[in-house]
Parts: sequence; structure tokens; C-alpha cells
Amino acid sequence: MATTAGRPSATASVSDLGVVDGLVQLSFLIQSLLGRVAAEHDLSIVQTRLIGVLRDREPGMLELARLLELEKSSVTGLVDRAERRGLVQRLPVTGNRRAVHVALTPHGHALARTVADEVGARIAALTSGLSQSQRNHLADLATRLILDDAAGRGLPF
Amino acid sequence: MATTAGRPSATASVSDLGVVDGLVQLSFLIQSLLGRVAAEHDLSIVQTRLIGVLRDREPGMLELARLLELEKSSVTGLVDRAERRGLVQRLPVTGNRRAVHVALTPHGHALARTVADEVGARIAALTSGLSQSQRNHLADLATRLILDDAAGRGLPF
DNA sequence: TATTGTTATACTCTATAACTATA
DNA sequence: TATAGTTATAGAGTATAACAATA
Repeated sequence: MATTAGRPSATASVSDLGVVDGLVQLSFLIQSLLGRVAAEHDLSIVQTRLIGVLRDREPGMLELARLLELEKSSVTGLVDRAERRGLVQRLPVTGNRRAVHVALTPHGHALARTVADEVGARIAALTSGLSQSQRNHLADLATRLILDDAAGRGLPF
Repeated sequence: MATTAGRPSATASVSDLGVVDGLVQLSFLIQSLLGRVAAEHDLSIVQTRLIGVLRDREPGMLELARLLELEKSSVTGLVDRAERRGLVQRLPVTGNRRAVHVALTPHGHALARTVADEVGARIAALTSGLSQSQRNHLADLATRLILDDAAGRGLPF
């Protein structure tokens, strides 16, 4: 499809996307998939992301804001609603009475695992037309971009 | 990185993402990039998407709802706010007095082009570490998934 | 004084249900 | 009756600014 000649013609269609449109449209496709899976469990994408990042962390509110790229006041509301639904809990931090740690409840953990499994199945279906080597190559290219982006923004890894 | 052996170890990090996590994280990365570019022009991602789809269409409200995967009442508010900002206009449809067509204003067109250009530049920078052949391969794989998804959901192309 | 987190406020975004007007 | 679109309402999500409590 894309060739080294590369110049898109005036009649270029989705059958010949450049890397820019390809990545943008692919990101909307994946987000739409995430949104549909989340909605089946009455979750928004943001709530899903919240329980996703909490699967292997118990961050404070500021750290959570950094992880989700949100203002700390936005995180207050986000955690409030998740806590009301019994998905997460605020834990006191021994030795620092103004800090809290946010952690998944057992229900939150179970839901996070279920959603992750379903997303995995949907993406497996989406990529079922690719060969194993194409899937590996795609994973490698995605990982490469993620690492390059993190490096470019001075993030640790 | 990813190998045909493939089984992720307990210590798997971002340096060895599978295709599932790779695509999910990449989609958040691209959406974050879109959000930052949009924010520089006081646009949300949804408003950006709205003016994006209107670049080569003048759909009715229902068609627009279908394109954006939103309820028609959501589109009413979306178009209201964009119209208030002078980005789009509702045009009467000759011969059907209950229908409208939504079209970009000249300002909307200019802004859509600017944002698209900036997004293109950012993604070019993001992919600058790849070879031209890797970029082409990535574009091909993305296009393939987009087409497979459209086919799998019975969409036309 | 600096840090951690919440509150107050005002938007945008979204869906459901009911509605208007036209076909 | 069916279709195109809006309105009413309610809630999630977000940011800015001001605040409280603790360090």
C-alpha cells in the first residue's frame, strides 16, 4: 500500500493511509473499542484507565494526576465516583496525615482483570488477520514509539 | 523485542509490550498528542474531530452522529458550541425544511488545516526515529487493521 | 513556607426521554 | 406514521482558583 514513492494522490483513500492518518485513525479505532468494552461494564474510558493504572500501584493523588495527565482536582472527583462505586479506596498513609494512597478494592481488581481480558480478546480478534510475525512487528513498532516518546519528554524508563 | 517465544515474563516492562498493550498504550499516546495540539487552540479532541470530519463533508445531524459515534442529541450541543465559536454553520437544505447540513466556516476550515498540520508535524517528530521503510510498514499495518475493522463491522469501503 | 489534597464554580461532553415540525 | 432535529434533564469529566490541613 504505502510505497517509498509515498506522495499521497488527490484521490488517496483509506486504502493508502500515510503514517500520520494511519496512527490517528488507529488510535480512534482502539479508543472506540475500549469505550465499547468499558460501557458493557458501565465504565467510562477514564474510569477504566484509573482502575488499569491502579492494578500494580497505590499512588497518592498527585502521582495519580501525573499518571493520568489530569489536574489534581479532577482526580479528586474521579476517585470520589470510583470510591462511591466500590472500585477503589483511599488509604491513610502512616506517618503523613495529609497524604492518602489510592488502591483498588477486591471488586475493583476483579473488574480491572475482566475488562483487560475482554480488551485483549477484542484486540486479538482485530489483529487476527495478521500473521504472527506481522503482529510481532506491530508490537515492536508500537513499543519503539512509546519508548521514543517517553525519552523525548524526559520520562524515566 | 517481541519474539515468537512471546510469553511475557513476570518482569515484562514497556520494553517488551505485546500487541495488545502496545496498541492500547500507543492509542493513549496519540490521543494525548492530539489533546495537547487541540488545547493550544482551545479545542477539545471532540471539537477537533468534528472540524476534521467536516473538512470534506457537509452531513446532516444524523449522519454526523453516525460518523462521530454519538447520539443525535449530543451532536446538537456539539454543533451549538462550535457554531457559537464561529467554526461551523447549519445550512438549510433546499427542498427539505426539517433537515440541515453542517459545514465549516472559512475560520473553521483554516483552523482544521492548522491543527492537522501541527498534528502531522508532531507525529512526524514522534516517528523520526524510524526508518522510512519502518514508517511505511507501520502505515500499512495500521491501514490493514482499519480496513479489517470496517469490514468486520459491515461498514462500506 | 511548601506540600497534599479538597472545595467552589463553571464549563464541555454525553445519554435518555420527550418534544416539535416536517415528510 | 416515520423522520430530522431540538429541548429538558441529569450526570460524568475537566480546569482554575481558592481553601484547609499538615509538613
